[in-house]
Amino acid sequence: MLPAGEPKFRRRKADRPGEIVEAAMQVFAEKGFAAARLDDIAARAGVSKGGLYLYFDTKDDIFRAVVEQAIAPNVQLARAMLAAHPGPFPDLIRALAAHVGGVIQTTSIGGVAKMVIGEARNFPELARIWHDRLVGPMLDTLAGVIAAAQARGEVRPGDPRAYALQLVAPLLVGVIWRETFAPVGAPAFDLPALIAQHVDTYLGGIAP
Amino acid sequence: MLPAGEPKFRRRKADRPGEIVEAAMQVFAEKGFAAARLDDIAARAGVSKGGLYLYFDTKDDIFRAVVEQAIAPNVQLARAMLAAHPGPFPDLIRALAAHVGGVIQTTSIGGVAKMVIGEARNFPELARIWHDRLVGPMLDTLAGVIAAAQARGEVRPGDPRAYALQLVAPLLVGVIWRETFAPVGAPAFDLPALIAQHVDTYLGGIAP
DNA sequence: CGTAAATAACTGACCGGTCAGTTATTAGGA
DNA sequence: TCCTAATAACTGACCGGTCAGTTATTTACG
Repeated sequence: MLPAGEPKFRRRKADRPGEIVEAAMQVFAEKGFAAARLDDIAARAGVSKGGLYLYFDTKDDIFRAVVEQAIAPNVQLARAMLAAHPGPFPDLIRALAAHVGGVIQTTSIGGVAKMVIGEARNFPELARIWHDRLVGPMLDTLAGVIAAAQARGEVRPGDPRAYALQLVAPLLVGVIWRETFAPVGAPAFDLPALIAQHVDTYLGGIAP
Repeated sequence: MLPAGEPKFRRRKADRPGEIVEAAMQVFAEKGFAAARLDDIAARAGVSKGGLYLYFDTKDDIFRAVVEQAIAPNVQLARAMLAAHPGPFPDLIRALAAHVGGVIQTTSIGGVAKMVIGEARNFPELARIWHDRLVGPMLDTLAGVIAAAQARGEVRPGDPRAYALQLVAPLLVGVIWRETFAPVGAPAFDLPALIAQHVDTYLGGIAP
């Protein structure tokens, strides 16, 4: 039983937090907060359970870090897109839909969203972070864009916040479907096709 | 220490299961499946924990009973409505929206739905039941109605299932919002107003 | 070497499920 | 009608397993 060449572990203080958060995001997205075991997270991150506590104080703390990491880049991107786009309203919506459609299909943000929805009641602070940092600003920005379009006569009268929610809802439900019902044998939706059709009818219905 | 007038408990074999399921529905809707303690359910049902096991074998079993009880009546109603309604497509959609809006606001079905979404990965059978008995048939029926309307030239071409999902999505997201973000201080949506506006734009967008 | 990073064995609280005993209720005999 | 025996609904203390968090110890590395 000689430990021979390979050392038992490496000291990599700088890289650990990121690796742990990445592993935790996967496990949380799979199991939800309560059912995620710290042993699982540690194993997937290539660390012992005790090692987690060198970088985070509690399980909640890890959850917070995951949400922050999952949130920040995407909020940034969508915000920038809405702010930068100059064209007429339909073009803006189509560009946004294309971007969001890509994000939805390439990241595990769907699983994280499902996790937030599912655990909101037991961990209200998580719902608060998710809302204050992601959903709230996004909806406000979108509502602002819609209100501006209304002022220019490009969109019919009505509550801009509600219009914003109407736009986003089918995407969210599509993701929920994929995460919830498709795994148990329900027929899947073709997300890009669904989005395309939705944008068409949405723009048709919202025009004056 | 005389036990005097009030007896310690009553024997009410007939009423217990219903009371337990009702209590369990509340606790599950509040906490989700995993976080719901049998002690809580028992206390709310006015029974001891052991008493639960006189009527149900496992926690899963109670969950199943709750889902069945929450599902059956509503599926029945919505199905009947779709089958019975003769009028033109827009009228049918408006009637359906009004009905569903009422159900959403008077029952705890929203909480149960959130629970199913949140726990689907850890308890796939629940997602299966929810889909096979409620969501699936509902979506199929709706898609059938839409396809029929397309055949009559009342609805523009496109995937009927996707159109059905587009119709339902804002309602679902509205409920999720109410259950998830409103409790942590997010501005609430006026559900009836949201539904009304959505039906208008939906019908406008889906017309040929 | 010294010390900080990392491990692995450990603790204690919690919770689903069990079961021996308790109590309300019913049935039957005087 | 009253009393007693039999029954089954119900209770609550308990057990075993799980898991978040702690700590004593080992190991890598400047």
